[in-house]
Amino acid sequence: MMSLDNDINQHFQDAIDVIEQHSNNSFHSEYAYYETLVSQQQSLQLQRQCCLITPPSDVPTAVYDWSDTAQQSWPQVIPDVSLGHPATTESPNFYSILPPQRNSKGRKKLRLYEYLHEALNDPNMGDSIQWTDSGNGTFHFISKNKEKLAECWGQRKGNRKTMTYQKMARALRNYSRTGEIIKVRRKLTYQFNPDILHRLGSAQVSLHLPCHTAQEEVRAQQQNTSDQSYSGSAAADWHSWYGHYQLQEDYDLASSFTSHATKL
DNA sequence: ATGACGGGGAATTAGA
DNA sequence: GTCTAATTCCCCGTCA
Repeated sequence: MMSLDNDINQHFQDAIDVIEQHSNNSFHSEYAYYETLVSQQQSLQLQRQCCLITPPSDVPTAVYDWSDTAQQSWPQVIPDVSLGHPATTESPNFYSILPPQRNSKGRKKLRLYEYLHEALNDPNMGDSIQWTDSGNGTFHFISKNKEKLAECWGQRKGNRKTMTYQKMARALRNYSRTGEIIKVRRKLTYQFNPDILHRLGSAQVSLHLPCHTAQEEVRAQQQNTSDQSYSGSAAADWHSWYGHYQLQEDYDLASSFTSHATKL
């Protein structure tokens, strides 16, 4: 156990060293973050897992072993969604290691859409899931490897049984009730609620991690036209974006999102 | 006809 | 115990 703590401390020290080296960028609350990590390190479990969010390309992997941290309770390394943590939008390099969102009772569970967003910004998951248009939050699963992504999600959650795409898609369809993610009328394609997308900080990520080709960009724009997909500023166009929903309750839901977004 | 995908109801599980 | 979110199972419809 002592050696475990020593290893962890070494990882933290290395990470801090790198942050200092990159101090030209004014990261928000980086100190607070590491303070949080240190306070939580007792719960770290050093195991490897197949599907890990890889480090940003410009942060040396040797400095911070993401494989190790991934086995701690994952919410410790997911973005703070509800609080709209500034670092999520202003320091994409550290997007994946933000302090956990917490409620009064402790850690927050990892949400599927958070995991998908992480995967979308992980170059190593590009063979499973990709941005169709990161600007408006549309993404699609790669048919060949979508099951792999689902399995990773299931392992991340520690499910009893193997997660399949079918089951994961069922969870995604539940998001269309809440509006967090909706299905786009295109094969294996979904779209983030712009408010969620904004809070996940994807706008910044997309600037640094373009995952789609120019050809895909053109196709996505064509798709946007045909699908009446969301395009433009988040809250302002939310009503029109949601216009294809026929049920009044869905529209009311969209309205609540809009009003919520405008308060932020 | 077939397989892949999409959709949803309903029961269950798990965490907070 | 309750609530929320996710999981699991199952069935059906659509489309290429």
